[in-house]
Amino acid sequence: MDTHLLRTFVAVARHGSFTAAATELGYTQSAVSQHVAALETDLRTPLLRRRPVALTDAGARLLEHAEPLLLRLAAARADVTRLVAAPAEHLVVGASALALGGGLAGALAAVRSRRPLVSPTVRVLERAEIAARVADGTLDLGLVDGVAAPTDPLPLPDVGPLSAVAVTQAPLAVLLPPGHPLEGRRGLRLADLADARWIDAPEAAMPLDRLRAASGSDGFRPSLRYEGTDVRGLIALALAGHGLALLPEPALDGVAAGVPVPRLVHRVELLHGGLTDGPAALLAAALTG
Amino acid sequence: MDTHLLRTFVAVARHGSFTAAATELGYTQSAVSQHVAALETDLRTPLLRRRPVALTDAGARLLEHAEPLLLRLAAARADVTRLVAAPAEHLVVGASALALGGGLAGALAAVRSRRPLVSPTVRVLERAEIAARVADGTLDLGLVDGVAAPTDPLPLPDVGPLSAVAVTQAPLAVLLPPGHPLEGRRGLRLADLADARWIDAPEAAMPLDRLRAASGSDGFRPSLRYEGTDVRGLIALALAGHGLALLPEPALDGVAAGVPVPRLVHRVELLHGGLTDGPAALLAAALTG
DNA sequence: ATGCCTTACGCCGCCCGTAACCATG
DNA sequence: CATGGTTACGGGCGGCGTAAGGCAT
Repeated sequence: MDTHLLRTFVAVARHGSFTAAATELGYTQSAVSQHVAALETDLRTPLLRRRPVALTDAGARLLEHAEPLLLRLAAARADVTRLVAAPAEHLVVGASALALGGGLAGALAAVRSRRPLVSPTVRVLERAEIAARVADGTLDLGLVDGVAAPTDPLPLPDVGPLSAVAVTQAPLAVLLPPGHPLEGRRGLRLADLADARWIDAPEAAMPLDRLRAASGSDGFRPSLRYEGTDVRGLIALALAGHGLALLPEPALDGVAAGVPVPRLVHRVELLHGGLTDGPAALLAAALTG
Repeated sequence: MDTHLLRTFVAVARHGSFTAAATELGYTQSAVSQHVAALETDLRTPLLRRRPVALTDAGARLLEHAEPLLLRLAAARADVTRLVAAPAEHLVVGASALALGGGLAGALAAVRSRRPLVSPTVRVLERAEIAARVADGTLDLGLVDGVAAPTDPLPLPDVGPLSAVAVTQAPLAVLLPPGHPLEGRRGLRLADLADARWIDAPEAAMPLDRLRAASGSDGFRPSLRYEGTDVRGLIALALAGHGLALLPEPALDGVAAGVPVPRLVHRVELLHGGLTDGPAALLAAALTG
């Protein structure tokens, strides 16, 4: 079970094609075939069905292990490298869409006024990707948002030793279309809304599976899916009655009115893998005060 | 960063010697030297100081990543194998010393009366080792004990996806020498004993660092260390006044009297990595039934 | 008939062992 | 001077590519 074989296996599983995996990895199709065969011989079980290419049960199980393993391998390299290398003069920050605005704009000013000059990169990513990219060093810093109980930390995927520190915490609000029966209520318990129609907007609002986890209910069925990070588009859809959406209150400030949700907050955390001196540390200090 | 190189590096770090690592792995000293050199070139930093062999900072950091990585690699293999292979007709159970007695003896009877005949192996191990060995398939089942709040799960090292299920829960008691000022008290808060003299008996009693974690105090300094799993020996030392010890109440039944500790329990959990039919499932059912 | 994965086969390069070398206690 | 890690070098073998083979759509 060499890591090269695992890497190839993961690529094949992702692409559903030996050929595509080969081109991605810079191998020939033949080599990929041999890699998979080697793994299958080693584990004494077929991992993929061919034509069409699909995972067997064993393959699916292996994939569950292989992806985090490869991520951790990259994280290990990045961690050691960070420890040794001089702090980079560049700065790449990854953030989920709703984690922006938590003072990032202001904090970046502190970095940009620094000498020698750095021009930071801000990259908007899916929440799930951020921790992984901070761990493997693709990002210097990450800003993730999520819903949690007031002082609880966010639940983060386990991708190795990362430090997380709170940046902001804001109330959450449910966005209701005008004329909705619950309009004007002072507060709404999330569980009461489990059976309502929701917009599934995992990037632009709170993901529905997180609402299920936070409320302990298994409702929150999506009536429409919104793929994108633009909050204004989502607000338009919600106001047009396509479904409810849960947003941090500041995000709909001045645009629409929402009904606050008690006992839960929108939380933004800063993720990093050990700060040394350099632009990253500067930005982190500016963000966390 | 091939896994072979990491394995060699870990062996060298553990042994503090290239030669010893080589013999363990069945390599020549030269190969080991080349492995380490390859890693160091790859990461562009020295990992070990030679003569005497000791970890550099970067090496120590790498080791923190490498050991869990290799463990998870073994766990992945074991997991896939478990899924595919017919359930073994053998059964190896690992248990920490104080996790024995939680009905294991009785439950084993159910297994031994089964046809075809299996003769199970019970192996007493350190707590930390058990989860790792269940994950990598060395053990079919693990029984770990620890101290926790009444219904909380035990804190387990993260070695991949394992299932844990409670087996028993028992009160905890502090073992006091006769004539101790607190003798005869109805109940003792752990924090009040942080400054007492304790026996550090990580295998035969609750480890002191766990007491610190559970009580939030940083006391519990050891006055004597007891290496071994024999509880009677520990009890003798405690009664002779060498220090206090925290034990599950059943463990000192009939031998000595202890003062109960409220708000904490001794908990035993069964660890497994997905049960199929076979002796392991039988034993698990008998234990948790 | 045509993709697409598999198998056969040869070559290149990597990796390990032998052996000489060197540093340190 | 001895113990133990490093370096030099050669040989074996594993892994990759080329190309031919098979199989399902």
